[in-house]
Amino acid sequence: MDRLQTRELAYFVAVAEELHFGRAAERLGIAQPPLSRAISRLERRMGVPLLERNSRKVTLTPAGEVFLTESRRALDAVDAAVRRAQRAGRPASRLVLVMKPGGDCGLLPDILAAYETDPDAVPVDIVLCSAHECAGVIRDGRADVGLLHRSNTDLTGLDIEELLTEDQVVVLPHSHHLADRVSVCLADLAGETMPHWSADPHNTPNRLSVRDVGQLMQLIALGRAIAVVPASVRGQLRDDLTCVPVTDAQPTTLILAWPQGHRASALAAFVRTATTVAAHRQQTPSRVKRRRIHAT
Amino acid sequence: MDRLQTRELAYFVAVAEELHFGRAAERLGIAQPPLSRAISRLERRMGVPLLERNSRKVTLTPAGEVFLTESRRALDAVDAAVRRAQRAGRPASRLVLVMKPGGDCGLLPDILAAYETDPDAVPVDIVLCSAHECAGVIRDGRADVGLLHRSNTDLTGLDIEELLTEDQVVVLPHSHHLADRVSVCLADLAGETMPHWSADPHNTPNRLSVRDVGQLMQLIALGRAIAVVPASVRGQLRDDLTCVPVTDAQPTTLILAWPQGHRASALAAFVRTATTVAAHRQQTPSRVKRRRIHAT
DNA sequence: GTCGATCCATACCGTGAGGGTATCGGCTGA
DNA sequence: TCAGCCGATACCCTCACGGTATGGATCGAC
Repeated sequence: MDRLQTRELAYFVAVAEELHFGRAAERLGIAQPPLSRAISRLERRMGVPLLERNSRKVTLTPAGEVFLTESRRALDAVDAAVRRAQRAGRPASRLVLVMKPGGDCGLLPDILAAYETDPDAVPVDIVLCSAHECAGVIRDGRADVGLLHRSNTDLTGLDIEELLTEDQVVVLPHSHHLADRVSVCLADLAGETMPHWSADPHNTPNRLSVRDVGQLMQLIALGRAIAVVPASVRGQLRDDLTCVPVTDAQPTTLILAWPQGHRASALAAFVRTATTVAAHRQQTPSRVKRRRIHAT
Repeated sequence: MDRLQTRELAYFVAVAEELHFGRAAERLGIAQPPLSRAISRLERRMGVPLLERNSRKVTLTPAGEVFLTESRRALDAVDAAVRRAQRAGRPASRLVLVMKPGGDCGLLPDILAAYETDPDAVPVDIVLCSAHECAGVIRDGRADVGLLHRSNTDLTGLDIEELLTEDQVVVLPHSHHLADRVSVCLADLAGETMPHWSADPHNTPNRLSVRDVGQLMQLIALGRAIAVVPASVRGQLRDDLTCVPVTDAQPTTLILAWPQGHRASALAAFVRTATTVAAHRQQTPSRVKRRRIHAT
């Protein structure tokens, strides 16, 4: 069997995600019949059924599940090949950093300032996206390095360096009955609603899913939800919100991640600088905390 | 720009490896003109020159170098997607283990014996290939797990577990002036010729490159070369060769490697078994050594 | 039970991407 | 200077892929 074309992988991913040939075809910008044929041919060529379908429902077979995750990774690798080669070809080298808004624990300004003085430094572009997208953005070459939190992130294909570990706090409206406590434990929060992050931006919004930090904070301010977040978000808090340490919540680790095996000098210098800055911050009280202490 | 097709990647890899359009076309089974066109179109689409060519010589640009390694990885990922899905689809699950001949430090029989008793065990197929190919065979899905030595192996995309570390010995013909020494140090070996492993099987053989252990041992027996290898090869030595411990050579580590993020139960059981067996072996004298001690 | 809606599969057709042959043009070494 | 090598170009042809029309199966409404 000769090698699959990326088109076939993309077609399969679309169908596997939509579980609906019509919608998948629309998303791909082609008609439904060619898509049906392409998937059939794909299954025939692979010798394995990937989808169970009757005229009412499409579901993934076990092989299909595996093929979906593997196909996504393969497509990322193809995109990454192009992007990284283009980057290497353009003389004006830049470093693209991805993070979710507010996801730097207040560390980024210091890192950038220190990095600029490094002889290997290049200009840094910052790309913002939601937390669960960051790893993919690094994998497919849209970014060179990312600041992200270890929890719940698939780090396969990435090299990482731990930057700092911080405790978690719960964000509450001032009116909340726990708002004046010095600390709380997770048991105190039982029964509170915690929104989920909605993966799909064109998902229909509902009261329990949020797309960004702004939405989350709005919900909390309205008393509809609370959230447990790393302590460093204190510094970005709206006036109508407060936060209280959660004593028994698992501390979160901020990490720096980049494509596995990549050792470009500009990247290496950035990693070096970031770990140094983070180590220094970990030892001394953070600037955010100090500011707050002085202010109160 | 829409996504590259794998055909274009494969074409580029062929040209980049051959550095000759005619030979690359022959290897790909197409004529030379379509290949020239495909590469031109690829460069136009990517907006980056990948190859410098005049009518006498083809060379890679920096972007081309990057694109070559990235393309190989992407093609591996595509192949892996197919192979792993096919494996998941076939009911008769098997575990494919790759290693170089003699590369198991004598550990494999015990591992296989112990593994068979595991409730999650499946039949194990063993694939042999040269040391530098093993990692690729795992990456592109031809094998599920590999036994390999850490030195000089690119482990990106793989999860690993250390099995055991062993000292190195130098293999010598009996006639060698160091053959009767109890031990030697690297300085004693200065000036000796050590063959290189030839990556390309259809490379023209020369007196300094070998393709397999048999060739290597033959060269040593003829007094044309010596080699520093892990101590466990003692057990596989020809009668006309002997080995002497090298006191100051970096010990080598035997590792188990598998595709990053893969957690199939049969694989997990194998990893568990192998580490247990290796830990046990590390503590007690190895069977190979014991046998030799009893024999002398 | 019937009818209509939904949705995937099949039949058939047209177009263009990709492959083949012939040839050009530039470079090089004898 | 000439012959030979090698990549690029010109031109043609074929079939893979996409489009439209339609079939056939399933399910819900009444």
